Amino acid sequence: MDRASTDLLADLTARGLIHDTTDRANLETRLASGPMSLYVGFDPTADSLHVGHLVGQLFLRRFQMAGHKPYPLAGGATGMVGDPSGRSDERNLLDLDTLRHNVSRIELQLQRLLDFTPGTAQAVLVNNADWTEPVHLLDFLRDVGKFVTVNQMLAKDSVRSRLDSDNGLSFTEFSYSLLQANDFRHLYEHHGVELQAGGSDQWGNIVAGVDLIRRGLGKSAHAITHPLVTKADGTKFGKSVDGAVWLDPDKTSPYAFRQFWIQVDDVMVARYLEMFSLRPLEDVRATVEAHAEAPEKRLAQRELARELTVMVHGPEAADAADEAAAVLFGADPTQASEAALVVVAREVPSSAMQSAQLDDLLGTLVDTGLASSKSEARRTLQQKGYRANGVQLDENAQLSDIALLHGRYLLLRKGKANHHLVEIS
RNA sequence: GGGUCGGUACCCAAGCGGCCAAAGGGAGCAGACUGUAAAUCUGCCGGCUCAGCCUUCGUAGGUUCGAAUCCUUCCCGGCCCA
Repeated sequence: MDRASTDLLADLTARGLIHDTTDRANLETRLASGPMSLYVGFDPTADSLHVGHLVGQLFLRRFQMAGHKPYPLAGGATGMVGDPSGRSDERNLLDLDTLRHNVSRIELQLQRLLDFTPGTAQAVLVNNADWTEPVHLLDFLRDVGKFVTVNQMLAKDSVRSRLDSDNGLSFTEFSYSLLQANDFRHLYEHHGVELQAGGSDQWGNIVAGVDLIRRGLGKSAHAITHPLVTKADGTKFGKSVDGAVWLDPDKTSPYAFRQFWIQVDDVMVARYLEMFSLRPLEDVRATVEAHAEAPEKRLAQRELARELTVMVHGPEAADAADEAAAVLFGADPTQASEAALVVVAREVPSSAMQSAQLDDLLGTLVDTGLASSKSEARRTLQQKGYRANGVQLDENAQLSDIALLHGRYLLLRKGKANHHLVEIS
């Protein structure tokens, strides 16, 4: 276990997961001396975490695999205030019901990727509302505020950029880092948590906690941040055409989640594998090399998608997503099993129709949403953009001429990746 | 309140009496090529009962054989003056 701990920082470094740490030698020594506790906070700004949060969650997981004790934290209290970090304008406060609901959803997700079975490295889920709500204002000002100077707070990038902007910064958001600092102190005092991790945008908030622990308790704590995940073209990571890629299967289906990773650019796939995969770095590097040999096989993307889909949604959902993709992107849908088509029906837009409706080809294409107007349907037909059960359609095509899959399915496809499954009755 | 410039299709933007469903660029869609990638090239990119017809150029009227283009009303935006 000591060996694992010693290697941990080296492994994280090799994976490009370390942006900044407090005194590195110190941290290394501490890690080598035995298991420690660490925490990462997640604010309930939505009713689900998204792929951008995975790096933080996996940070906890990596430490746990090395024998350390992770404390995933749901920001029931900090979520009420709003973190100004990385934002150019003031957040809208969420109402309490929404917040409570969000916390409960996020707590479920925080329990997915970590090991909660009893043991020295057992994960512990905490919520900062539990120790923040009971605190009285005057106590807070005396016990926390007194250890922090406004001068320091004003020096933070996140604060300064807002002061320079037209949008200003409310006192509420200004105080955010005090709450987070107090979290770290609380966890240090009551749970022996010595390390806080987070994204590089959290550095200021994290070291505020380190400072508070030193000034208030006379103890020394550690901080570590990971780089924020970026995309090759500079656009925000974690957004697909349909919006954010959520971890909640009701918000982003396991199939859509899988596809998000499958469609990662070649230039970024090695980086993402290093950052997200829990497999040993040598294995990851071997995959990347094999990928470079034959990039058209998308080996790296497939490994990445498989591992993360299994991790987040479980092996059954990952199998079903694989199968659906095989039907949709495989050469010949007529070979698909009926079970696979049932999966597909859940994953792509689908509808039920009478066989007579198929006589109206243009109408069907509009009804299924594969064309926004009959004109567009006609144009796309002229451009050979539609297939039905794998057969290319033209303007004179009759859908009724096409053999249904398993006697009742018609799989329509526009272009490469737009599908609609019609069940005929 | 006065003056002035402007409001064109998803976005930017040309057009300034007929050849205008409206140049060009971007975005988007399809095809070729591919690898469910990137790049490139080609086509499309208001609607329909599609060799034709209908509805669009802030709004409502008007002039004209004919208007996105000229005149007037009103609405909205920029700038200057008060």
